[in-house]
Amino acid sequence: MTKCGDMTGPVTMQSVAKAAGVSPMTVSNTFKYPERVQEETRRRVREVAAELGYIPNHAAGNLASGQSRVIGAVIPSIKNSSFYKYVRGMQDAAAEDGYELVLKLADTKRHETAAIRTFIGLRVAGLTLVGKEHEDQAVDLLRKTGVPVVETWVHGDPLDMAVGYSSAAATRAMVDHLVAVGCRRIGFVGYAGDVAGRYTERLPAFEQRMSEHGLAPDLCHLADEADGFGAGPKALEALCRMDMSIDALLCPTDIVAAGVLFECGRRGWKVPERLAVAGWGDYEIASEISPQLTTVQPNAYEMGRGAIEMVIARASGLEPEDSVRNTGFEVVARASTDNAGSDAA
Amino acid sequence: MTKCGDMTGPVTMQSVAKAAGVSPMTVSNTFKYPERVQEETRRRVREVAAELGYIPNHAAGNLASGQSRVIGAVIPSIKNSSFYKYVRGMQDAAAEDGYELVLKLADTKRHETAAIRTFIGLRVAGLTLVGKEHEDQAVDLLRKTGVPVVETWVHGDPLDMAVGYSSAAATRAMVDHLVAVGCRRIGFVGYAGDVAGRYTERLPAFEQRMSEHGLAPDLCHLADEADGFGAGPKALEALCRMDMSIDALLCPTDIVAAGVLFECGRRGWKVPERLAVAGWGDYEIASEISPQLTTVQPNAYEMGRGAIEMVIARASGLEPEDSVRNTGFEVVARASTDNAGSDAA
DNA sequence: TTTCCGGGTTCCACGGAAACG
DNA sequence: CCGTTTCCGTGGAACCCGGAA
Repeated sequence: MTKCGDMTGPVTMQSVAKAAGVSPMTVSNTFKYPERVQEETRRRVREVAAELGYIPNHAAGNLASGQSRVIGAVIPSIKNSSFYKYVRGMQDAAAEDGYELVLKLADTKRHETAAIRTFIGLRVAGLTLVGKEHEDQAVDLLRKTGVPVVETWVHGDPLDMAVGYSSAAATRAMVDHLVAVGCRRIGFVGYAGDVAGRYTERLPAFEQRMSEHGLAPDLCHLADEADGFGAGPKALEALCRMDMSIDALLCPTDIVAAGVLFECGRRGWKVPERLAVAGWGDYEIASEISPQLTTVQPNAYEMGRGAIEMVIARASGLEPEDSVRNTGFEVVARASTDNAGSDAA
Repeated sequence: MTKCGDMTGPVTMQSVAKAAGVSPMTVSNTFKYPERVQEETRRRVREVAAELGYIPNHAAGNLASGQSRVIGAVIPSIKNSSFYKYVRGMQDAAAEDGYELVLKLADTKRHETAAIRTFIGLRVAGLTLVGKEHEDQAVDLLRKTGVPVVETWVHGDPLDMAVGYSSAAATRAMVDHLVAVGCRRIGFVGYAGDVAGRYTERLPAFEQRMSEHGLAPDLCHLADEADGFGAGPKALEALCRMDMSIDALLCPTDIVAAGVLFECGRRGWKVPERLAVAGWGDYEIASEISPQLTTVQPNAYEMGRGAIEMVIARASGLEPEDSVRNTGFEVVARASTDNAGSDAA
């Protein structure tokens, strides 16, 4: 503060050492192994470091030790709140073990590969991905470098490790719920531009379960992920053109479901009497919109925590006993499907 | 693929060089200055590098060159879509100039400081922050290290550089709009837990402009940012307790405004006849909800682009001629305020 | 192509102080 | 009492990988 620090160039360990009247080694120890340095010395070094605004150069440390306290997370989107709790979980778990979480957005698989490249270039301690579908190139890279990597929001068959829940099981549970409340002509909305492959299991699961209930799984529509809310009206229109007697809609996200609710409002359709609507993800809007949305609650916070715990375990050298972790899900029944078929059945 | 690569240890420039039968320098040049290397050699090096899964060690490069191609962005939240376009703009601008954008979430000022610390530790080329309020410690650090830093979503008075729009001007424009459509008892909703300081300018601007219109700026309520949609109903209730004749509501975000619309639906209030509602941010929901929301559109994409352009300009050594850039805003008038006072006035 | 260098870490050597025979 | 061992805080040298000359 007193004198212009710009003249001295970048603040390095050496400069701190000189200013504190100790050797560079002592500065290093002060930060990395405080117990090795006498309290008085340590205090002085810390003080000088703070005054100079010294921050250890992570790049140099990484290079010298071959270790890193940074974990990279690749996220498909921040367009809606779907990943909010997930990221919170990752942040919290990382912070507890003294790791840093940095994010990169990747809305296509090509960008995902680029993000993985960047993180590996940074020599992060490990990374988390969303979904199980990746470019061959990315898989190859991950295999060859051997970075700890966790695939999230999926269950089973991991590249390295995985944490999440079964979308197929959740789809079946949701079909069961809709059938239980009296729906028969149930429509399915999926995503066409399937960025992360988190949706691919759902359609087959839907078709199978519908058949097991003796119902026809013919009302299916693929929406465009980029449409957001707008996908709802489009899907509803497409499915109505197939069969006006449709009485329920299973949507890929709460956003699409909300779009459907808005459209029902415009059409004057009562929900759930005319059409039961189910979402997915338990976003905040699900419990705020009228009527409240029935949805799949995926335990995103726990998933995020689990992912980071697994990465750290592997980065620390100890093999985590479970390379696949199931964080489960829950069908949250709300007004949008409540007794849907009560007067129609 | 053919043989187990784990035996060879980490893949380095040397190992690639040896495998390709060239010197390490040639490998370096192949990636950094491809034109300096003959095509045939370059091709072979690239091939070997790909086969070995070699990725240049950014830490080493950073250390050797003192430069970085990574820019850090601190984002307050991904709870809703407010920063989606902003981040897209940053990503696109960074990619165009061969930079990488990495994100860190910081929902409090303390976390913001920690994030800044991490990024400086990584020796990023520069960083972007949201808002103009930071901990003293953070300001001190930024000053001392001299990293290029852009404050965004604000206008004027920067630490180093700034890009955004004037919330005060937008507030005045929105008040003018509400008055123009016939509203007189206009309520204001702000945020109490003001994380990034992006909201502080609004209340004074509201009070002043209302007075200039000869209207009483007495209907003000501070909501909790953590409440999301739920803040809408709470705010409406609080303001109605002050004065039931309230005829318009200016909300801090489209989320809060949507919450108000949901509540109006529950109360059977017509929007905008009984209550005109204005949001802020032009989130996707604003144009999807019924009625569509009047809102402030902040040119977030351009703001993101501008931020990165400024960071890169400074990181490249050339002083950007404008250290403060105004990306403006627009009041988007939609049904939620359309002719609000037409039958009431 | 060679050489050196960047900033920090690992490993080990050094030297003073206290404890012991 | 003095020499020796032990302990512990500190400092020195080699090295991590890639870039510049």
